[in-house]
Amino acid sequence: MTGLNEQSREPFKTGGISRIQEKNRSLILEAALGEFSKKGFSGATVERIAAEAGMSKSNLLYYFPSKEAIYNAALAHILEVWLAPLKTLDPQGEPADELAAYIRQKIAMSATYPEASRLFANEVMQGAPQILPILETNLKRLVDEKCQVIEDWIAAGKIRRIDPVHLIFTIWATTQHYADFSVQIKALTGKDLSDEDFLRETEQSVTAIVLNGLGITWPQAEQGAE
Amino acid sequence: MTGLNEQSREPFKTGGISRIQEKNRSLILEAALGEFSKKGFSGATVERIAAEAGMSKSNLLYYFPSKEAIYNAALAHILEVWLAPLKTLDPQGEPADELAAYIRQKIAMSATYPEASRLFANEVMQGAPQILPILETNLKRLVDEKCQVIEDWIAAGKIRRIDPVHLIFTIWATTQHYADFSVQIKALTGKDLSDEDFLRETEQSVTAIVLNGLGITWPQAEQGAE
DNA sequence: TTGCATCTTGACCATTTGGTCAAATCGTTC
DNA sequence: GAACGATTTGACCAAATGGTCAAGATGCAA
Repeated sequence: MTGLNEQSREPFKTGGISRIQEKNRSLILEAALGEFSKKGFSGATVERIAAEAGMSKSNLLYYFPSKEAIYNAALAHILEVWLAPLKTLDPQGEPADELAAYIRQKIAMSATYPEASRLFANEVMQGAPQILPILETNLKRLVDEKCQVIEDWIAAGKIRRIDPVHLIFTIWATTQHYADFSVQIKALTGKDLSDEDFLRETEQSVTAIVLNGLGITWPQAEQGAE
Repeated sequence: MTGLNEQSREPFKTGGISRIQEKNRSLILEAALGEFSKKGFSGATVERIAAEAGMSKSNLLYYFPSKEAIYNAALAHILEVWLAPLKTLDPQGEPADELAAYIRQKIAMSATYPEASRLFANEVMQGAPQILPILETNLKRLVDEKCQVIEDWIAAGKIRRIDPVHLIFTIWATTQHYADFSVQIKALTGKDLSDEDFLRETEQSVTAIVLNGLGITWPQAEQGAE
């Protein structure tokens, strides 16, 4: 279990990355995301990832020195995009708009990148062996910052008093749930976020609960139109 | 991947289960819960489970015919208790009381049996290979029934109009999140549900959002007292 | 105590799997 | 097209692991 930041720099001595390198890395990372999110770290096999990426196991190991390195690379690859939405929460904006937009983005992420959500969930559930340091530094810094934004909204009387961190957890939990537990959701409703109507429905419901939960007069936009 | 319901009936030909059988089964299931929830199905090893249970691998395999059988038994063992709280949702009760009680129970479950939550989450995230049939039958029946209860509350004007199934998902997501992502929560807040104050705080926050989200006049009981 | 079923274990096996390596092929530059 | 580095692969290895088996230990009833 080495650090997350180390990348394989073996194959290219010169500064540039050949086109074939870039393509294969990308193929590998995509295949790795699929496999790791589906089977977990231990359940995934290097051979299957290689097959999925359309190359031999040996060749894959030419690009990444170990299974763990592939895993870390896949994780790092999704992490930034996965945590990006929170950064857009604007202190200047209206809480209703900002939070609704944040929820919408998070649900869109769950719909578009369910595998990323599951990979992340898997990692954290196993104790975050690879990304714990990042959670404790980068993510904590970001969350602290946004908690302050929420605090300010509370102080300004714009939303009901609540512990900001629990609000963030609630939004994370509800939105990611639809990706992580999509099988269960499909078993119970017959649909999941890949269904457009269900996506809108989910967006409506989650947004309604959270915003009303915060005492925000929530216009429930375009509800009449649909 | 055989069915979930089959249990190892090898060791005892006679109807009764010896005391030692009962004890060892229990030890094994407890150890299995710990290992499977920590490492996932593939990551867990029979030998470690056996060691944790204080016996040899061979002996463990005397009680359960295979790793998968242990997994299924552990899963079946927690499933009932895990889904029990929803059953207590009483159509006769007041929504505020009933939902608050349900949320409290679910959070208590997350605090008391976080491993069960993670085991369940893991199973579902991997596509519920073992319990999908149960989700589609037993759980669906239960959820449908409780959705009707919520519908009735809506029809009676007791809570805001919302799709009941999303309300249930929201409660599941928020409450289980504190068990499944406890490492992340600890990284961000320094605490988790094992901390009594944090437990109360979580209960308050989640209940407040959900109940207010449903437009329920929520007394916020004993908030002044604490 | 004896006898038998239950329980326990170490030795062993077959398979899976992460990773190595030398050889072969491909691509590019001169 | 020669040379050389980049890319690709099959053969192979060592460790881990799920599971079997025969033999031994233990508990219990008569």
